[in-house]
Amino acid sequence: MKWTKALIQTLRENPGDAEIDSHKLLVRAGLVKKMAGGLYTYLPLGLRSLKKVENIVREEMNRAGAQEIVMPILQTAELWKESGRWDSMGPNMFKVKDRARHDYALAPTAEEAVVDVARSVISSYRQLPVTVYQIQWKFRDEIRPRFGLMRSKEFLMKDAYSFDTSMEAADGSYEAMYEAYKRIFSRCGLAAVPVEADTGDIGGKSSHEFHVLAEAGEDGIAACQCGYAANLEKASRRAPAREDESCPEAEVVPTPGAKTIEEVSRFMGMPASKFVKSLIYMCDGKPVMVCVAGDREVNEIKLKHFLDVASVELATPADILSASGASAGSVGPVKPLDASMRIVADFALKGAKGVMVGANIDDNHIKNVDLARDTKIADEDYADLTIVAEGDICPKCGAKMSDKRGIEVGHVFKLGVKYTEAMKAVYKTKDINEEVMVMGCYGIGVGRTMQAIIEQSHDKDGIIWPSSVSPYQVVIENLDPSDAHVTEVADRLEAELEAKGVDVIVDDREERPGVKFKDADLIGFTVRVVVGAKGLSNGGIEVKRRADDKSKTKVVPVEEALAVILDSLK
RNA sequence: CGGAGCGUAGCGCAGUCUGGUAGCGCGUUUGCUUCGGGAGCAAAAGGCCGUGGGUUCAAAUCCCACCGCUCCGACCA
Repeated sequence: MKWTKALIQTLRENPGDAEIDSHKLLVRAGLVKKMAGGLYTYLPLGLRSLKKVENIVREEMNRAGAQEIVMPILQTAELWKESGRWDSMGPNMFKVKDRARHDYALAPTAEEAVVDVARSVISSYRQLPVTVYQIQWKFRDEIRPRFGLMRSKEFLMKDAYSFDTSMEAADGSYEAMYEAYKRIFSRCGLAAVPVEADTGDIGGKSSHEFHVLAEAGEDGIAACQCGYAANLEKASRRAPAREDESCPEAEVVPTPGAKTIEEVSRFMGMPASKFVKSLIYMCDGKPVMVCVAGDREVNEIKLKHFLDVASVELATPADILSASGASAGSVGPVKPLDASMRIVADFALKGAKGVMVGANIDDNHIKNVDLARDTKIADEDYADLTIVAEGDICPKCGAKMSDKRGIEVGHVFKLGVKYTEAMKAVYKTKDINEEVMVMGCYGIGVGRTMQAIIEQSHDKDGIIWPSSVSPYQVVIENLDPSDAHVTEVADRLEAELEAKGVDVIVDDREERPGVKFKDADLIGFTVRVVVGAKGLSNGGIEVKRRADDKSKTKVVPVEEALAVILDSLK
C-alpha cells in the first residue's frame, strides 16, 4: 500500500473530549472517528487492527473446537420475554418497533437467541457437547458511554456459548474457553489476568473476568501475590483476628450536630474503625440493618447474595425513621424501634467490644458497646459484607492484598441451566429421558481489546503496536520519492515483504522526513524502514523497531534488508 | 436521572462579561525557497457562531426553550 493512496489523517493536537491516552491516540492516529457519544467509525487503519484482533479470536475459538455462526442483531421481543430479560434488562436495551408495531430488541448479548437455536437444532445427547460463537455487533444503551471504544453504545463482541449434558461436562467446556482466552490475549501482546467476578445481569453460578491492568481501567480489582485476584464486586477476605478487651457498661452520650462517621469520630476523638456504621437497606421491600466498621463500605452485591434477595437499596429517610426511631447518622443495632428488623453485620465485627454505635435517638451515640452482650445479632448473621480494601487479608493464602485497576476485556460464565430451563432447551438421553442442557457463555470485547492494547503499549510519541495487530507491520519511509533509485529500492522491498505475507505501507508522500517520522511513531507501526538517497550512499537502509530507542537502529545493506526486517517482526 | 462545564472553519481555541455584522494556530490548495525528527515566505479557499423563538435600529454576544457533547455524581449515614 502507498501512503498517498491510503485514507490516513493524523492530528497534531489531542481531541478536546478524550481523557485517557488510548482514546487520544485512537483519534490522533486516525484509527477512528467519532459520530456521537459512544458511536465510532473505524477508519481504514483502525479497521485493519480491529480485523486482526478479530481474526486472532476466530482462530483460537476454532482451535478450541468452537464453531462460528451469525445470529440476527434485530431480535424479537417474544424471545426476550421468554427469559424474562425484556423487562429485567430494562433501559440498557435498545428497543425498536417494525411497521406493524411489533417489538424488537437490538441484541445487547445473545443467550436467548442461541438457546432458541440450540433447542431446535439439538435433540440428542449424541450432539453434545457443542460450543458455538459469533463475532457480531452488540448494542447497549449505556448510562454513560466513555473513553472512546472502552464503553460505547455499539461494539463488536465475540460471544461463545457452550452446551453440555452435565455440570461436570460443562466445566470442561469452560476450561477450554478459559485456555483459549489466555492464548488470545497473549497473541495480542496483552498481559491479561483472570479474576473472579460476580455474574451480574447474565446470571449463572460462577465467572471469571479477564482484565488488562491499567490505571485508566474502570474496574477495581483486589490482587494477591499468591495469584488470587477478584473484582471488588466479588472479592472476599479473611476477617482479621479481634482481641478486644472487655468493656464497662454501655452508656449513651450526646453527639450534637455530628452526623457522619467522620464528624462523630472527630467529636469523640476516636478513630473511625472503633465505630460501627449502621445502614438500613430495604431488601425486597423489608428493612434490614447492616453494620460494618466505621472505616469500611458495604458491598451491596455481597449483601444481596447473603440475604438471597432480588433487590437491595438504601432506605429513604422516612423508612429509616420508622425502623430505627432516629434519622440517618444516629442509627445503631442496640434496640431499634422496629424490634423485628433483621440485623446483619460484617464478620470483622464479630466479638467487637468497646465500640461506638448510633443510639437510635437523634444526635446521640452509645459508647462501650459489646456487640455480643448488647445486641441481638445472631451468630449466623455475621458475614463477609464489605468491599475489600488495600491491605486486607487474602482469603486463599493469608497475605495482604493490594488494589489494582483493570480493563475488562473478556468474561467467562458458568451459566448452569438458567436460560435452558426457562426456555426449555432439552435433549434426549441414552435411556430416552429428557434433560435440560447445561450452558456456559463467554464474551470478548474486540474493540475494547484493541484499545486496551494501545492503553498498555504506548509512549509519549504514540502507539507501539505488537506485530500481530499492527495496522501495517512495516512502514517503509521513502525519504526521496522523486528520486528514481530510492523509489525503486523502496518499492522492491515492499513487493518482497508482501510476497512473504507481511503487511507493509510505503510512505511516498512529498513531505519532510520529520513529518514522516512523527506520523510513523504516532500510528506506531511495529517496524520502520528508512530508505533515502543519503542512506543508500552511506551503506544502506535503516531498520528500527518502534519499541526500541534510536540507538538500536540497524543500518544494513540493501540486499540484507529483507532478512533483517523479517527478523525484527518476530 | 442529579450537578457542573461546553457547543464559533476539518482539528485545537479566542471573541460573549461591556450588542455594531467573525478572528488566531494547526490542517487544506497554489507558487517559490527549503529538505534526516511536525520548515520559511507569499497568496487563497473554507463559517445559518448547535436549533428554534424573543428583546433591539442592530445579536456569536442579552432573555427563554430545546438539542447535542464532556466531566463529576447516583444516596455508605
